Amino acid sequence: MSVKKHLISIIGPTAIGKTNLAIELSKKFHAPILSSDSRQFYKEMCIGTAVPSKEELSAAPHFFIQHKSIVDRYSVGDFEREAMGFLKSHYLKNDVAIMVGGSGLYTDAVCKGLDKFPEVPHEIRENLNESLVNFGLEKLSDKLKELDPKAFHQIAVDNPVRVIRALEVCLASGKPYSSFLNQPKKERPFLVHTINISAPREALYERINLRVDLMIKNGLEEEVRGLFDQKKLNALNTVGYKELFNYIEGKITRETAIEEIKKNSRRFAKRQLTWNRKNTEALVVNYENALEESMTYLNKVIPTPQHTNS
RNA sequence: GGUGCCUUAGCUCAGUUGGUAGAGCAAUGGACUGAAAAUCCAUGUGUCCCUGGUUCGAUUCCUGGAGGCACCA
Repeated sequence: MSVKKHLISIIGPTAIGKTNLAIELSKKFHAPILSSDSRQFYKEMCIGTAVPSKEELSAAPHFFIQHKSIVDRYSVGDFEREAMGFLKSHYLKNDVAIMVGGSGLYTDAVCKGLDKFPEVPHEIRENLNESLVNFGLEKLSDKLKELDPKAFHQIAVDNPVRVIRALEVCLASGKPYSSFLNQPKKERPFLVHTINISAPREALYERINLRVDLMIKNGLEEEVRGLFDQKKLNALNTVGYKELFNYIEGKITRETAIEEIKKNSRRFAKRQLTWNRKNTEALVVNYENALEESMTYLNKVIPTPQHTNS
């Protein structure tokens, strides 16, 4: 009989306390923590992405944190492959792992799997981005209508990123983008137990504001100044960085930049909430009582005695 | 205390020659398959400060009051 493997997936909006819960659960289950946070991958970004502190990192084994550089090209597909590789070897000797992160797409990539897409040479996307600037979105969506009418009707054609993605797959593969979707569902060799941390909107926004003030106090501006020359990189198109770039360029005041960071963090949190709301299988726990509520649930679904002490 | 101006959406304000109102920002809902902290879509009923009057009808005009601002004492 095969022993069941478990992945505890912690989700929730930014600043709600995911890192803390992950570390507590890591201690209980002696399980490693995988980050599924699309900005904490980058070693150059620390303060603005709220990576776990030195103390937090040493309190539990962390993976997929600051293992990439902002100059690397890193995609959800890469992450899915790497994370699955990690889990495969981890589960050889262990039963439980923890994943935590604010990027819903990245979390889902591991929990559910993405369809397999062909590799797209980077020049194709560069060319499409140039076309967008030179000829406008309408030209591109016309092209998509021609190459993949199905995708044209399915995706939001007023969203340049979605249109370009669909087009680049068409151009690279010679087949419609939509033909790669809805492949047979991937089997995962583990059970996923999702915990969704939740808080009243007001409390969440209060926490966001406090965190932003703390980041500023901890020297976010210096970190951003050090990255100014690389501000064109995708990884730096990030809340906390883009606003301070504008301040450094003299477009807005420092005070305005800080307000903008708070506002954009709120909007980001809202998008996360929208994404997470779709996950109806998740256990929703209150942010003030997250560990207790999680353990009550996890003790039922993860029956092994592996976590008896400490 | 006197005079003048102001009071309309969470905020800043516009407007209705009298027929119960609309912008910007904020906010809210949604989408999302290798850019995802990205990108994109949608959403505006609010005692028009209170009171009485004129009027078929007042947020709009008039009386009185309250609060704010400015100037004069």
